[in-house]
Amino acid sequence: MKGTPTLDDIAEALHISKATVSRALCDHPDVKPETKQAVIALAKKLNYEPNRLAQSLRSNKTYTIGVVVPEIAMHFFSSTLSGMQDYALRHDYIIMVCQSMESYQTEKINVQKLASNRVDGLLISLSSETRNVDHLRQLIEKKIPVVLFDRVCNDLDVSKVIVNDYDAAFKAVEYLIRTGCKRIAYVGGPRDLYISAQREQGYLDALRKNNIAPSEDWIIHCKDLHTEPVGATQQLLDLPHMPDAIFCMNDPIAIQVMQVLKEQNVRIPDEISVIGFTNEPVSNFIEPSLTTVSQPSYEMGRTAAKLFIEQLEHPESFKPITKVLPTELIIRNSTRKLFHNVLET
Amino acid sequence: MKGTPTLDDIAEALHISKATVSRALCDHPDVKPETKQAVIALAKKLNYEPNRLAQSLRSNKTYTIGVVVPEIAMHFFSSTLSGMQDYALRHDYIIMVCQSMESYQTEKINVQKLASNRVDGLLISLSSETRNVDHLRQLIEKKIPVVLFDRVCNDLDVSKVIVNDYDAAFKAVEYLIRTGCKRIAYVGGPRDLYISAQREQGYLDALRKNNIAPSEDWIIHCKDLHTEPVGATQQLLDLPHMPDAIFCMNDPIAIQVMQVLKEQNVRIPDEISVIGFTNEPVSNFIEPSLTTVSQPSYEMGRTAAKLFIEQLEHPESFKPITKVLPTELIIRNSTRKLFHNVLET
DNA sequence: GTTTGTTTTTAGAACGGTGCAAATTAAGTA
DNA sequence: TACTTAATTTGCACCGTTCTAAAAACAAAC
Repeated sequence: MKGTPTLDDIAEALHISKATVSRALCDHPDVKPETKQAVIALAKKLNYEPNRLAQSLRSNKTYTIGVVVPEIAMHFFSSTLSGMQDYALRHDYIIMVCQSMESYQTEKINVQKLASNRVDGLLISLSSETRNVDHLRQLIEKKIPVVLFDRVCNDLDVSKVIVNDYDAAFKAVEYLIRTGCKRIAYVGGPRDLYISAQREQGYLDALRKNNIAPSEDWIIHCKDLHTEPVGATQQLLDLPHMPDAIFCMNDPIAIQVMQVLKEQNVRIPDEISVIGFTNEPVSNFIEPSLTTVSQPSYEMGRTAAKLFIEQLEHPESFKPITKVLPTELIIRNSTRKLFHNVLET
Repeated sequence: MKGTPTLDDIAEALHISKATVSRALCDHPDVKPETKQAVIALAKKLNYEPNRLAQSLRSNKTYTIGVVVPEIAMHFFSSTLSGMQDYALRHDYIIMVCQSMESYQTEKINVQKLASNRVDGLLISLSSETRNVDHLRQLIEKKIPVVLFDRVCNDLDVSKVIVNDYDAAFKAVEYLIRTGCKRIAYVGGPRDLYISAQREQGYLDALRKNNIAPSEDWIIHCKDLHTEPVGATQQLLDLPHMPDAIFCMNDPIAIQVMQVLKEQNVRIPDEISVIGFTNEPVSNFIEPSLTTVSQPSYEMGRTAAKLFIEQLEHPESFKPITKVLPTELIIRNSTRKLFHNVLET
């Protein structure tokens, strides 16, 4: 025998046709029990593995899910990947992972690469640069299911897994206000990154509801989430009237903000409160520990995979749905205590 | 036209054979320039994507790399994944990711799953439970390349990417000794996890070289790296003669150790120094910031992918090699200052 | 010993691409 | 014009499965 055994090898050895062998291995009823036994025995002996490629080519189904995330090494995303992987593997799917590195170009290449690998569909969280989603629309037109998670966009009629960013931001900012903060800044991502815009809107509405006039100076949009928040913080500190709180689009931004504040000996939270978003593990360990909005990242991944597989396996009953997972404000030490405020006011 | 366009669709539309179309798209010289142009134009117009499955079936090559890591959401591993992904994509490969969750059973299933998906080979970091590597040996016998990284084992003759765990541990522990620590404990993984054993050996030899007799009581092996270090720390604190330093197999363990010490109001580093391994981002943010050994995780991933692809594309000249990447002791605030020691001695 | 009805098995066509040998066309030369 | 050579193009087989339709094998009934 040569390399990996095939159906033909088994068929030849037993002097039967490969169709019968194929049937026997699928436990098809139209095969005589003795034949079936013989085939199964020989298959086991030869360590036969059906060739997924051939199966996929024939059936036009790969049991492979393409995943695109902005950055694998960001904890939030690696945690969603973990959730997807667990759910997928349990349902006999496997995932192919790409990272866009927050680049629209790279994202397009990733999607195209996954498409040419004939994944059964795509789970994607958009890059912060992505404004145009024609690359996804093309897939959808070819009936390839797409599920968006976290970094979604509104002009695609597909299933989505998100949290209520607006609401969570609103509550976080209201909390800041209740602790006595009045000049609250927002450090976010690019203006057209949907989650950033949503969180900003929640921020704005919380201010307005509490009769605080928002100021342009307090709002900073960072294109590069890894470096710009540093300058942004400095910019806020240099204002004639420094903010007394900074609401950050996510924890990595909050951490950069805190680093700058600490370097400049600005006391957190006495002079400036900081609040993040995501509840990455690090937010619990940083000093002072970071008040933040927890997002169920693992669960988001799992849910995205679940919606996807349901859509794939029951296309007839499919309707795009948007799952909104719960968030929770985790109060730690980067924000003033509530009772202080009660006493002060 | 029906679903995704194929070579035949293009051939039919242009009244030529699909062989010619195939050639034209590969830029084969034996095709008349005009024909080539026409084909390429139509392919672009139809948004034609060659079917990787069909190509793979024919060529017996998938341009897919299977990756198994213990846990996707551990920063060290997600960072190696990122390195692999970048290198792989640039060389036209794509990665399939699985996580073993530190379970030998799951690891075996993952490997088998990836094999049946006909990956061109495997990059793997072993689970902490894995003692037997027959599942990998089977692949190697089938001439499927395997590259080990970080969590390697010695009885496989394949390429490996590691750091010098022994050496790095030795230096870390010597540093502790130079800062005046004398009763140094080690909190590690399972006894037969190779990296843990190596680090333990470096720890032991550093003690001996400095005339400190190691004690059984100071060495604790955790099976479950996520929960057991908590009890381990307590156990160390309960010793009649408490240690004055704890060397941890990795940063996640160190962080758990620190949490317990802080809860018990043990001052770090005055009463107990703590030192970690890996240099995860969190180690810089925790209070006090963690002294640790930096490991180039992204680079390890990249290198593993590089060795793998080289092996795959030049099998004739292949010899298994072990790349040892450099580490660095990052001195922060969870260990005593060196000059204290100089003054004290 | 036909006939009918079930089982059980089989050849052969897909799936979409690539490579080979052969065939066709075009161009160049005597 | 006929003949060689080079440039293009074309069927067709193959990769390993699965599925369909048809054939073969077998048993039971007349």
